[in-house]
Amino acid sequence: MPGSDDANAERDETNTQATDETQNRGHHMITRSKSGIYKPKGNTTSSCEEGNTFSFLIEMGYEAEEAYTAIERCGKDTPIMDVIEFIDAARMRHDAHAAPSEVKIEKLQSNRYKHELNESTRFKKQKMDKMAHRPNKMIGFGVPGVPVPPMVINRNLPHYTIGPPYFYYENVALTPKGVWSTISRFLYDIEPEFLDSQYFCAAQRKRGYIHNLPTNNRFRLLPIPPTTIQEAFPLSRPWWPAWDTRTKLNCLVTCVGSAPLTERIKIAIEKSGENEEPPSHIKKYVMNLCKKWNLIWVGKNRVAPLDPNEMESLMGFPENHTRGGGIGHTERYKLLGNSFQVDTVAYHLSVLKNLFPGGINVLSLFTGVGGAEVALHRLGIPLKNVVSVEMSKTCRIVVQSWWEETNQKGKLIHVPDVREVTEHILKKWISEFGGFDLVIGGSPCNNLAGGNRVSRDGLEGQHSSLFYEYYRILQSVRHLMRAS
DNA sequence: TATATTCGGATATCGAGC
DNA sequence: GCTCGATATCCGAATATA
Repeated sequence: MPGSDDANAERDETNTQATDETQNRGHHMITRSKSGIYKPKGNTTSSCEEGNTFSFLIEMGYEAEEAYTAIERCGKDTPIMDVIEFIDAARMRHDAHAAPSEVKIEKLQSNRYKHELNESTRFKKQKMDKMAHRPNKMIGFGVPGVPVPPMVINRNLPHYTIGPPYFYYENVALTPKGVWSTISRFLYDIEPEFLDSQYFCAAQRKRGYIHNLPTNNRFRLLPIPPTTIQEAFPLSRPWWPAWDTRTKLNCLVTCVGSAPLTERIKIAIEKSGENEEPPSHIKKYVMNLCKKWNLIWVGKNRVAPLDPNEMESLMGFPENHTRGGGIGHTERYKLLGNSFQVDTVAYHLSVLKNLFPGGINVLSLFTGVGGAEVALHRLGIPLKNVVSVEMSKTCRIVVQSWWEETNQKGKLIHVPDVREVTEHILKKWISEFGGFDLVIGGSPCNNLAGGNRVSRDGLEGQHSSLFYEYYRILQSVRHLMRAS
């Protein structure tokens, strides 16, 4: 099924509906009263404070049966926002197995949302776009050594997202317009933390993170890795020309420069003669290529792409993390280019150390080569149970090897397909482990990344639409844990 | 307006191994 | 001669900032 046209068509259809539902839900025709109960904005006749949740849901366009079931299962005193979340999650689960017909989508749209296409909708959207605006310097909610205004750190999370289960979602910062607004709208209107890994290592990596973690008393992993190219590659210093003024590498990606390319650069420089500084047009030509392909100087007039070991080191992984096990060069580049920068993510996750001194249970979605697991381990947070969802067999081998080599005492469960993570199996895990403490993952960025010339088609793209699977699973975990 | 950056994908080619 | 993996080269645009 993975990759098949039918599967994709089905997922696309599901996602279309999901987007509409949540975007519209995101308008919040509901406000929070002083008692913490939600009620519809400008319509006092269906206040939930009066115990009229059922009528309100019907008015919102929910079907009687699902409204009734949801109230039964959530409890009569549950705030209406939580009931709506419950229903949405149920729909997502249902849709994951059976795509709704177009007729049903039309029905939902016409009944439930027709009254929401108004001024407040547009206002809300504008506000969201503004909220997801990326700042000039991507320092997130603070980086070590850079003072940040307290108002940035003391953010206001929606009350229903405070506390466990903690979640952490990551993707590229520079997406097509509107993508982060949509992601944020799904993930409870939480403001993304846009942060560049250049504050943690010698390479840039502009990423957005949406999470409900506390942000005070964060700390860095030790030892602090080199933060400039020159510190990271001391052997290259003698060969580094004065006219290459880079101190940080650009984003480490999955594609690397070729050997013939580096040879062309060498020839171009040497054309200008022995011991002569090249003319400006040659310097510009060379610098463009060096920046584009992240080349470093490794000899006289000789540049080279990073090797996989160097990439591993820059990304914060242990030496030889992706080496062996029959994994080729090209594949290592691909795996590492798609990974977390460990020091950066660990900085965010560091607040979990005091919260879970006995260790944590992790649901790791799109695990890759285990950036999150490595970060938690290096922070000294014991991994009690880790469910790792990752379709690449190579990645699973890497994570399994790391798990064994670091003598983990906990339990690691591999799940190859995200669609296997059903409510049923989640319920089983939650009951077995006592719940998940952290749901973490970065969904595929293929269709969001700037380097993609073929299929940069946004959040609904073939791969990047897996974001909705992250959302579906997170929703299920939140509701199941609340129910248990 | 000019410049810089970007967790990429499709295709052809090459060579090792069979 | 075939398969298969590795390699090389081609392919611009969206976005932001100066």
